[in-house]
Amino acid sequence: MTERSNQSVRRAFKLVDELAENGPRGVSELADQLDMPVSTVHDYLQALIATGYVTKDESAYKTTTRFLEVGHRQCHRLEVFKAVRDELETVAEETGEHATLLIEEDDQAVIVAVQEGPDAINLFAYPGARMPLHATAPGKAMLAHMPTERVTDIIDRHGLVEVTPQTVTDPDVLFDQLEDVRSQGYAIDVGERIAGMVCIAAPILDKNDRIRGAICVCGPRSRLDEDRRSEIADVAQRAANVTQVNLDYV
Amino acid sequence: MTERSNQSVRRAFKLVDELAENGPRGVSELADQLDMPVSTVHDYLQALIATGYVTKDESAYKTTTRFLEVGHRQCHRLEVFKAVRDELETVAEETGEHATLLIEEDDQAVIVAVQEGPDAINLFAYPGARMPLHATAPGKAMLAHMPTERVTDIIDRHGLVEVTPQTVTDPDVLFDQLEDVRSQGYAIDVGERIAGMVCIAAPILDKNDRIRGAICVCGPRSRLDEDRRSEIADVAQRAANVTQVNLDYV
DNA sequence: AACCCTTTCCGAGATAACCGAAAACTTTCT
DNA sequence: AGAAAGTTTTCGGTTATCTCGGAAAGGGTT
Repeated sequence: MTERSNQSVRRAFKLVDELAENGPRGVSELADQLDMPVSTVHDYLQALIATGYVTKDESAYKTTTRFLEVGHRQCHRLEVFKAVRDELETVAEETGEHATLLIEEDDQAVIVAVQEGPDAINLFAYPGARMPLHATAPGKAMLAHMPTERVTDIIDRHGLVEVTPQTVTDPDVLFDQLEDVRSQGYAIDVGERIAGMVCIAAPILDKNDRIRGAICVCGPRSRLDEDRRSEIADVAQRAANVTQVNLDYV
Repeated sequence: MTERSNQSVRRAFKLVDELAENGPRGVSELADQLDMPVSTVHDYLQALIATGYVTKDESAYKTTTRFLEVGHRQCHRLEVFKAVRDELETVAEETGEHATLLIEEDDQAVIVAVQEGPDAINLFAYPGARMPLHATAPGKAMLAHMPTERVTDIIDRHGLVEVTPQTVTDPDVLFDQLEDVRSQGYAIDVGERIAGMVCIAAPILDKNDRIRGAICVCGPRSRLDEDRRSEIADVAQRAANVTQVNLDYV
């Protein structure tokens, strides 16, 4: 690495990633996985325990609830998060589908709140789930309200990765769609991130017209025909507007 | 340092703690707060950014949603968490108070799920909130089902810290109470952690009688008279039993 | 434009991180 | 039970790498 960045920190978090990803494990298994000497892994785990972010449960090391706490703290500092609170529930009830709140972070769309409709949990929609901006309705809702320069920057840096065969990969098509989003007030994606899944999202702007997040409703294509879609779009937009108003009070 | 643990790791997480605690900040402010050279703090922040757990928002560094993700992942690996899912909501509805799920971690009680009753959010009950075992109903519910040796160990290590004037600080009294918990099936605390707050908690055991967590209901003392308390205890115990059954299926 | 403040870059020197090797524990098998 | 295989933990020397002063670059204000 030509980068000038603390190796210990990178390694420590690689360990955390591994623990978070594949669950609690022992020293030697971790060492195998990460291709590091056992003793070194052990040293790191001790250090991590000292921080309180990792603990040792009888026979395996695992992450602690501190991550939950930090994540939660961060959410509650997010103004949109507080502003959207009740609305998300309303949206889920009115539409009967999953309703989520997303924000942009490091050029990606991230789910920060999930409200489930009456149906089962969606494996793809959990707090912290990250996705490319161009491949989802909420992402496009947010892109549509960023300065064009910012959008081209993002495309330059990450490209328009094809997540499913439906993903928009042509910049021109994307820019057209963003124009549509601005005129009709909401974004839609049909299986562009997850095959068979339709998402409809409304942008949340603050009083300076800066994009702050998006409210997203998604469900299986089979259940969302044309009529339903525009109905859902209305609900989402209304919720976004209310949130917008709340934002100014917070 | 007599401790044999990676300094970089400790410092990195101290930075994270600071960011989580006091919100986004700039390099020099962080350096002040933690009494470290600016350049060093800068180095760490760069390293943290490389890991994806910290990001830089125009003028300040802040934690990312990765913490949320890791925390969430961990919860979903917890069997109790999955087993309690719907029950918590039922409890909150039936009692009209806050219902929470707690587990034991590193000799403390930690909230991992919160279901709010119709009333406002409780500042003390958020996911990740930690508290001493002896000073809360859920803590006592869990202590009551640990081996006595374990309990004395915990007392030795941490003592019976007085959180409020009501907190039990005498080991004998505590052991008596734990006996009560075992015989009546639920634990109660009256302002022992937060003045004016009453908590009622039922333990969740698995088929091997190992303690896995506790369901807790709490509300202001004024609202919870004797009758309500035993009523709530029933609801909590029933939910704990259902959870227990679910546990065996998961 | 000059000032101050904050952030970023850089390099040399000292520290503390890294890993091999062996000891202490566990678990499994005969 | 006793041995064997596996896993975790301890320890110390070396040397890679982290640390931090100082300088440069950026940003905002008077």
